Amino acid sequence: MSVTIKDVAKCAGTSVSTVSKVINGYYGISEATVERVHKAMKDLRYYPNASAQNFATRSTKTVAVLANLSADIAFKNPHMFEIISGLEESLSAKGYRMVLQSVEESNVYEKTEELISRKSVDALAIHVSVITHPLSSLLTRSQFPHIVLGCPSFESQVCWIDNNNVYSGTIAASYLLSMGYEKIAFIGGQYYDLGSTNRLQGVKQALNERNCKLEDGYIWLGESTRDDGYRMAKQMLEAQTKPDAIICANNTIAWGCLSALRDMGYSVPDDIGVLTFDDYPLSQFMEPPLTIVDINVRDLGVQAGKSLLRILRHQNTQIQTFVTISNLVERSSTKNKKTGMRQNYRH
Amino acid sequence: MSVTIKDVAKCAGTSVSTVSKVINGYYGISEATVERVHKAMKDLRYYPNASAQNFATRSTKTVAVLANLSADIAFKNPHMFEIISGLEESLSAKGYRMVLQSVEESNVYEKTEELISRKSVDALAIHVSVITHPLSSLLTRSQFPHIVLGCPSFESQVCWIDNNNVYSGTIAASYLLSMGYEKIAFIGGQYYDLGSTNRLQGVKQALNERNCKLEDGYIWLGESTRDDGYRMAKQMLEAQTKPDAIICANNTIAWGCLSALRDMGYSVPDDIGVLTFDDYPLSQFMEPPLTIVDINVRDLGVQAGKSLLRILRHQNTQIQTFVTISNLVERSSTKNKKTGMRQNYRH
DNA sequence: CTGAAAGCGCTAACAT
DNA sequence: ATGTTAGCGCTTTCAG
Repeated sequence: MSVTIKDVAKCAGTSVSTVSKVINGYYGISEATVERVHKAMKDLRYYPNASAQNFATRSTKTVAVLANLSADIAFKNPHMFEIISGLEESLSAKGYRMVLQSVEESNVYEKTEELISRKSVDALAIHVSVITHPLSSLLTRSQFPHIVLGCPSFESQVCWIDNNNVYSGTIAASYLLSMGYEKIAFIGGQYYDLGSTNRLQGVKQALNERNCKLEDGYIWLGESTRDDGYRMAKQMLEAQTKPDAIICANNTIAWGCLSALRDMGYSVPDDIGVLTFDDYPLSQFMEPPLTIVDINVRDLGVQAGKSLLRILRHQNTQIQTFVTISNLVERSSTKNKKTGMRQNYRH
Repeated sequence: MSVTIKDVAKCAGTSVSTVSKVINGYYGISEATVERVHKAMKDLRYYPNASAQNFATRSTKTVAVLANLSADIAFKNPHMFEIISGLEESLSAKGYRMVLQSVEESNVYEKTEELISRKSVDALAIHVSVITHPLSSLLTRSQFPHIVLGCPSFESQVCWIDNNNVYSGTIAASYLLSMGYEKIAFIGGQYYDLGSTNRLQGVKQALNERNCKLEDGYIWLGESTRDDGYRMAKQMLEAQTKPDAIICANNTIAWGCLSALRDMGYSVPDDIGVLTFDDYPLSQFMEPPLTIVDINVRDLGVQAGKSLLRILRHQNTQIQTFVTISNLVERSSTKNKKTGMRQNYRH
């Protein structure tokens, strides 16, 4: 029925092994035969059968992405798909395919075991939200090439990648200091909100390095909701002398914070500067457009893919952690306090 | 190295073909041997090699999803990923895998040709945004199992699936009529905005069937931007006698419309009811929560997967078009004009 | 530089 | 009900 390597060999007047060698770019074949074979392939419209190649090479050139694709996931967590898109980018650049498979905490272990045992894929990329303890030990025990997308919340030996929230915090604080802000406040999530906590830590670090300090009255921690962001901003402003800038640990809190400032009659950035992390989901809705530390989600995926490829290339190397860094995007919710200059561009 | 079907056969004291038969659920094997084989598989922790199965059966049990995964795509178009998640749901339910591959208009033809020729996958699901004319004819010429996610903007013989926007329009209008609204207005996108145009058509249909009519002055078409939504709503209210409800063709326009109503001092729903389509991206930000016609994006993906499986099962059947329907979600931007009752639940 | 041939692990006639 | 065996299409020694 369809044209095989035999047909090409016959047509080119060589053996199948020679054809195979030119397909796979071996050196050690004369220019002349390489050309004859290429011509034959072209004439016959030959494409190597992927399944046969996989079978013969005992490799699939595909990696499985495991995540919980429950209802409305794309609306609730677009970040995850942006990461996945980044992954696809670096994987496909090296000829790897990506299969996307939905799992839950309850079945991720057996699904993973099956993927590994059946040799269905060459590697795994697993979203941190479905990582369980048994899965983590399966991963390290089997030594199967893998990367976890996001930092696991428990101690483990798995290989993971995440963005560096501490670093993002230092970027935020350094930027504000460089713009002439001096009384900086932070409102964020509770201690168990790792992202918020790490960002706060980074803020503190940066301030310390410049001999500034984050006063206790300028740190408010609560729920990551609009309402609590509102409450915290309001209570802080009622209790304390006004800070000149507020760093909000995330978008949702920033939303509440901005509402509170507006309701209290403060103008942003003239009375108070506001800065947060990550563009989504508010950047298109906020007035003024927010200065943010962009967490570069897609790049996280790209780096995850590259790390996975590196692991695939050198099975021996044992790297555990990869981290990506972020950039500041200056918009209109902050200004240069020294010069009074403000950004006018909108995103 | 790893355990194969031969090992299982040996362990169970049978032949490989018998083992193969029990793996694939053949009848015509005695209970006793089935059990022996199962025991052997379990004891040896045997999992069939996926590549070998694919090769032997000349099928991959996987479908490729082709879409443009460019930067920020997950934020700009979460709907697409929700569709893809739905697809995964119905495909994995029948043992199919889904590989996600990024393509562009410029390379989708060759990528598709390669996938088909190399028999890399059993079927294709292609997002409408990357459908080109040559691709469309490749699809019909090759008769390769496929489904296009979304209705192509040009005439073609490809098999596609989309949500029924005309129907959504009738739902919107029927609902408003049933709530006692009588002077209904529509603001939407230009004629080339197929979604908007079809929704408008549905609205007209529903009104006609009840012997109502959409007055010319109550139809405003413009750009799908917040600003233009604002402009249209405002100009309509300045020019016409006030409608009692406005149907906005999409979220963005609804956003502008609500702002205009607020600025003009109208209260929603007491002075004017507002209804739009699709929850995303405004539902969490709008005050009051909007009554919407939910377009059920995930279900579109689920149905796409089921259709694809049907096509895979009966290569002969030639179905071209599938359509999914939508539901109304009643919230606080409309009320029952007859009873004065309003919904209080928030989404 | 080229070719013959032995797999890769499983399925599916076909024979028993 | 079970076993024998010939592929599936390609890669990869190994010999020439």
